[in-house]
Amino acid sequence: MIMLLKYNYLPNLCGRRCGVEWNRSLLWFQLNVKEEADDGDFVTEKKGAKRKRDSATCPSSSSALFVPVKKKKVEAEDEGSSGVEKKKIKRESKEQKVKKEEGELPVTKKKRTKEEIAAARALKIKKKEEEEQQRWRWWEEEKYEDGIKWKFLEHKGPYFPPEYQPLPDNVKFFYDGKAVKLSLAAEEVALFFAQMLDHEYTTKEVFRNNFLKDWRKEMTLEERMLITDLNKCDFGELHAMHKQKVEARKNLSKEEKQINKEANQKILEEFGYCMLDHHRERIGNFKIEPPGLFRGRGDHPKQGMLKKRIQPEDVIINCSRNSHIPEPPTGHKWKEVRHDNTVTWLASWTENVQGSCKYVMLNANSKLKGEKDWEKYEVARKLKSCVDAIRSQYQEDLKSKQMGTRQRAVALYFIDKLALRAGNEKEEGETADTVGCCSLRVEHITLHDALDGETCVVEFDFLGKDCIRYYNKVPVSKRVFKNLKLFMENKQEGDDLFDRLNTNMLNKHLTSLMPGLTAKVFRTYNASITLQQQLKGLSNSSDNVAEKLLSYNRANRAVAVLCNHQRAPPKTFEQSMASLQAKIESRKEQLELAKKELKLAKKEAKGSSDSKLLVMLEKKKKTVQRCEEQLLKMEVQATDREENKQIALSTSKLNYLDPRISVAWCKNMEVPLDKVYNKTLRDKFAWAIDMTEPDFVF
DNA sequence: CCTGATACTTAGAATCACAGGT
DNA sequence: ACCTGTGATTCTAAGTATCAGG
Repeated sequence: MIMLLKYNYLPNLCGRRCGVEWNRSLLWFQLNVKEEADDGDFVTEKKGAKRKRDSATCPSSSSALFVPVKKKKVEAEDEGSSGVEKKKIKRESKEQKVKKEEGELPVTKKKRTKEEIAAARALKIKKKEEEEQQRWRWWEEEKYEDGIKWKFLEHKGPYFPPEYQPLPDNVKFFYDGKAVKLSLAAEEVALFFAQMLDHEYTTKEVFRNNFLKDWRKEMTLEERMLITDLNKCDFGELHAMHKQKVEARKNLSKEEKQINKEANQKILEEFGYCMLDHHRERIGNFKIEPPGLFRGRGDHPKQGMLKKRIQPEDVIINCSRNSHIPEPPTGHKWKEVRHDNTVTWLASWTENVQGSCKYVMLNANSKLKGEKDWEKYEVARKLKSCVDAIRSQYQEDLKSKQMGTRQRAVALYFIDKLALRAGNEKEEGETADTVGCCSLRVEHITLHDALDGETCVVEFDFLGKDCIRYYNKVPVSKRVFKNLKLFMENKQEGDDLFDRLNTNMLNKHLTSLMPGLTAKVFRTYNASITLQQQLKGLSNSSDNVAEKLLSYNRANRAVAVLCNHQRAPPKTFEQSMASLQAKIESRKEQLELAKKELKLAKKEAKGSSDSKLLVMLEKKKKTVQRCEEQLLKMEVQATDREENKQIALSTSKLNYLDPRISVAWCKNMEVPLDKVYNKTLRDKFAWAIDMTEPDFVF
């Protein structure tokens, strides 16, 4: 399942400017740090003049970051009400249109649905407005004292998945050709496997072995005696039944689907929210994870193991002492009820496969998550003000007499320049073999004195988080190169590259340089600053919206490439690309035709004052124009999609890019925000949308 | 120091729902 | 009106970071 990466980017679109350098390192940094030819000393060029310093956007102390912004609320409300006016006018004109059509169309069925649509739309808008009014503007409030996450917390506890429903009698499991009626527990686990039969997982040796081992634990003594070989198991009927069920669910009538939807809505209403300090907040994962087979990523040694059903007896509840304590399901008890307001979770349990803790926490649009997110970006912005000093320091440290210090300096260089993750050590054999910066081993890099016309090239090839391959060839400074050679001396495959360094030491050092600074802050900082720079370089206020959005996506893409955010190319990619291309072709033909007609109309109208001809001419002109616009839009879309084939933009958008950069860009470029942020994102970043002025600088 | 526990963020895949084309 | 491809949402694994306690 390792995905190979190739960044062969498309040529420019229609000869248009395309300034993105698709290089997963920070080019500007290379420009700013020069290496002296012989002894490898470093000089950092002054670039203070370039950087805007703004006391309002670069707060000096973290306590100043969370000053309530009372004044803005008034402004925002004004804006809000005018927005409402506009919407009302829009709605009225729509209603008029509907009425007009009523007169023309005698068919009664059609107009009713149209009315219904209009009504539904109106309802949606109304709901939106209400939601906006209900929103907790926590960013205008004082922060709590350190470590206190809430003062009041009340909830209904997690939602448990439905109990297992035994197989109907006509669906049988066969072992060695003979039908075997399994005990309930064994049957449930058998079904987990049967449901996954179409998946590649079930063909893997490790998966199958782990599964059989855990399955047998669930069996009765007799079953265990009988079933010893997975290859003799025939899950065919169970598999067929499952597929049938999926199909049936898909083919439910509209009404039945509606009923299901309403039932889910009811569950959401009851369990999906909590009260936190007088505000109703959405919970992110209120459903207990159902039992199933563990699906690790990559070559996970535990893939296929049974993930057991969680009982209330396994769950710890966290809530206010004086709140209504959630009721466990009838006949059950909670493992524990505690009242710890220094943590943000509402419930937790220990998962049996890895022995790790799972938590029920709030949604991303909640105060608790939002505040933390805001803080994260403020720390990253603070790094901006001292990153030059930190860079000179680690360049200096490359020369240190202490091996540990040198290793730290090189690691930091990678983390900064290549946006690598910190790389905590992991327990061997418990997880897939993946690494980050500090856990790199000698086999993960290859040193080339010269490669492709460049000197001192480091070739990286390793599996990172989620077993995503990181492959990159990076020219580095001589000093770094020499150090790497030194670190690799007398080591063999399997040895740590940085044997005197771990993430703990690295972070301790970083925190001493700047409060709150850890390795991951560099990723946030470099991602956000790259977006800002790319947006500045790529977008043009005279472009149309489609072109501006392409620029935005390209800036976003530069960040995704830097952070190595990948996705599997969509299964339908080639097909959908071809169909888009076909559409473009047909639109081109249309355009040609329209152009011809326009020429003809011009000829006819020449010298004539016949108003009919002139009107016709105008019409033809408009057709040509419209065709051209549509064609351009499609071509832009095609380019965008092709470039995005295996790059995931969403992860950086959601986790690394300071939303205020995007909000300010939208305001400056007059691009509607919803072209860039969907509803979820707008919800999550409500704080940024509310507080950001067009002049915001990261 | 080191180690395991704890709490929280970040991540891609799977699944769902709905917009836009026919 | 219906179908389907796509973007949104859900799911949960896999990271980072810190801390208590030996």
